[in-house]
Amino acid sequence: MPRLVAERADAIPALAELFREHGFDGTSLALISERTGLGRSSLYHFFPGGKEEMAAAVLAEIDAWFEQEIFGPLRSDPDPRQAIAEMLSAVEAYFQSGRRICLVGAFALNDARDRFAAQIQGYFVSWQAALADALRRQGHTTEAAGDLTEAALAAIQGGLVLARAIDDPVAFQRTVARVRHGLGCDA
Amino acid sequence: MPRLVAERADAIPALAELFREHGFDGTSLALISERTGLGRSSLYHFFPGGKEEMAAAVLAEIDAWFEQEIFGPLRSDPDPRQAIAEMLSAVEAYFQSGRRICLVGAFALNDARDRFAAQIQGYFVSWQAALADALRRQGHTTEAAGDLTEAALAAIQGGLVLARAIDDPVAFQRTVARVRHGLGCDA
DNA sequence: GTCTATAGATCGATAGAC
DNA sequence: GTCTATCGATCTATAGAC
Repeated sequence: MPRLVAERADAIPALAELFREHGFDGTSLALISERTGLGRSSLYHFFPGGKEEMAAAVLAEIDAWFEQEIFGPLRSDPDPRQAIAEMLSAVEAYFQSGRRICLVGAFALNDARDRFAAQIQGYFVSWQAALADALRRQGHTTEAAGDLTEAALAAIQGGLVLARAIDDPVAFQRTVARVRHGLGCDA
Repeated sequence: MPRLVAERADAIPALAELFREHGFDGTSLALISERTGLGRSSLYHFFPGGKEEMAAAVLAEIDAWFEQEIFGPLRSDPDPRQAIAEMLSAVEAYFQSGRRICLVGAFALNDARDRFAAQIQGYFVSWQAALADALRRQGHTTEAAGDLTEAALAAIQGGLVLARAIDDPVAFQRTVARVRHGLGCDA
């Protein structure tokens, strides 16, 4: 049986969870070493750029996941309405029905934003463009599609903030349901 | 001319801005000392509990401001619709049209949440209760008021995240406009 | 590649002079 | 009340043995 973390990619999920729990500044190498089971030297072997490279790798992994599972289908699915419905299901599952925060959104609010500005902006711009594209193909005007998109993304992010703040994941689930309704996917 | 920071309360705005910019973990005492012009000893004289007491004082100050300017009017204004309209104007001004983040929301996403859970939850619960109350007095059912309230708070928080993420404060302004429309205050 | 040990800087917090 | 000096702990990152 291979050991828990055999290569760089195996460490990413653990790193992601750590950054989610403690933020960038709050995640120390001691904590990382403990959680991954990797010594400092191994960590610096996999991530020569240190903690900053670890966080960048996590953001890249998140972006790749959303691109594969959400952005891509939104842009290319012949049935845009179904792609949007699946987006919302995937989002609800990804954020564990409100018990898990959005790392990109959390980074956007801290000074981590300055460090990872390009990746944070890229994530939201991609999501925005993909969803607006699907809405246009569904029949909305460019203007309406942009408006609905912005409202949906803000609601999702805000729903996560709210759920976490009042310690009630159901607030996020209700928020997703409202978005589903607002995008016309609950009929 | 008195010096910049003569008493405890004078330090709060500077502290608030620091925590907003760098988060709880990212705000070091060196930074605080530099920005407030207070030596370490003075800081510990005003805040014996150290950094944690500073952040708690900032959160209390924020809560007091919202209670005074927003929650109170929402609960007691004889014209609930006007109170809601004024809430949105005050919110837009407070968050500097999207250039300033919500410290409470940012804390909710980090591990600062565990430290300040009660204050964070209190802030959102008060806002929620006050806005729902105004909406009920405006004629909505309890259920509808709760739903509209949750949607509004999530949109505001998400609008701040989005504006910061894509570096476009106008996204927040559009979000507030949508909330204003959703709450029926733009007629 | 992975370990232990530790460098060098910075952390939050405190002591004591004034 | 505010200063300087400094504590012990912890931080990120590196060195060197294996």
